Amino acid sequence: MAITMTSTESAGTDTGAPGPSGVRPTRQRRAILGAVESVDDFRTAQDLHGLLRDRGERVGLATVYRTLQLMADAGDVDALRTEGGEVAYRRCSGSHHHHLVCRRCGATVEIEGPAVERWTEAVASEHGFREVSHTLELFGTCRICDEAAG
Amino acid sequence: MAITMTSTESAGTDTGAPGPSGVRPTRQRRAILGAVESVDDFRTAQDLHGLLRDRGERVGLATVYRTLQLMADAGDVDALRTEGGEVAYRRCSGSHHHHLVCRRCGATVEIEGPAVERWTEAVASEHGFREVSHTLELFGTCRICDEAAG
DNA sequence: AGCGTTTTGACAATGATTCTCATCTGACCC
DNA sequence: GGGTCAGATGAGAATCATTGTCAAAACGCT
Repeated sequence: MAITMTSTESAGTDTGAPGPSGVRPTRQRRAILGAVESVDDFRTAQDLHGLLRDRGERVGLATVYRTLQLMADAGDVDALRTEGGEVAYRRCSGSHHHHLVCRRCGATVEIEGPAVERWTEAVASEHGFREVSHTLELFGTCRICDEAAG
Repeated sequence: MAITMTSTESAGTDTGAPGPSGVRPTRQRRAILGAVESVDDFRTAQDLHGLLRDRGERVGLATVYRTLQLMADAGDVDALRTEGGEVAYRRCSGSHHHHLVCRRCGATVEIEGPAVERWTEAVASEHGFREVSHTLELFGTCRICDEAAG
């Protein structure tokens, strides 16, 4: 759902009551987190699922999807949509940032642009828009892939 | 391996010839173009297909998809991916620009940011990336929708 | 151990987009 | 007008990522 990593409105927080937090660190979740942290590039849920399988960690595909979404909503990982339309995840630093991604190997560089952030804010309010989120990603070919496959 | 996908531009070999209009103006294509130009907001291929059907213009869904892609590749229309992941199209001005889109009604404002363009260029080359493309879209709630639905 | 809640996972279901391929069109030529 | 042929169309199947279903399993707690 929320592809953008900005505003994340809690969808089904109908509990309301100060009940139990209810987030359990299960074997699967630890495995998925481990998988995400073991690579430095953006990977799709399917990729990570395959990676886990190869490692011998048995985790259902649906669980991988669910968990990655949860982690993304919680801000524990970054999510972005590739040029092909798939959602890819990556461990990320806490602060707000964007990415320069190699469309061939997925190599990623985190980038920040305070000026851009300010600009989007200004443009949005200037036109009376609220609850604005923005997507800004750069896709290119990294030097290595460029030389390798000219 | 999913970050890549290099779009579907390879399919259409494009005449490349300097001859007349690259696209053959068929009844269907004219209808689709007409549909796109009849609305000012971003609409998905499915939306436009439905719109054509309602108008009584019979055009196959596959044709709508194909044509919109052709027009997008030719730069005749803008294409962007919505927060939901679908591709939406809209007639556009010729120059390079971005959009501020209402996530509720689709109302769109074309925006330009020369500074941002320069920034992306600089960041990309600074990291040795080539053939860099960028996506930059703002999604929010326009004033009208905001007041209408609180 | 017992219990209520959260998770999981195998598999079905979605839904947008693409592919297949037989048939139809449009543009051009004689 | 009739012939030709590459490009275009469309109905439906095929893809494919992602989500939904729901009974069984795992937790956390007492």
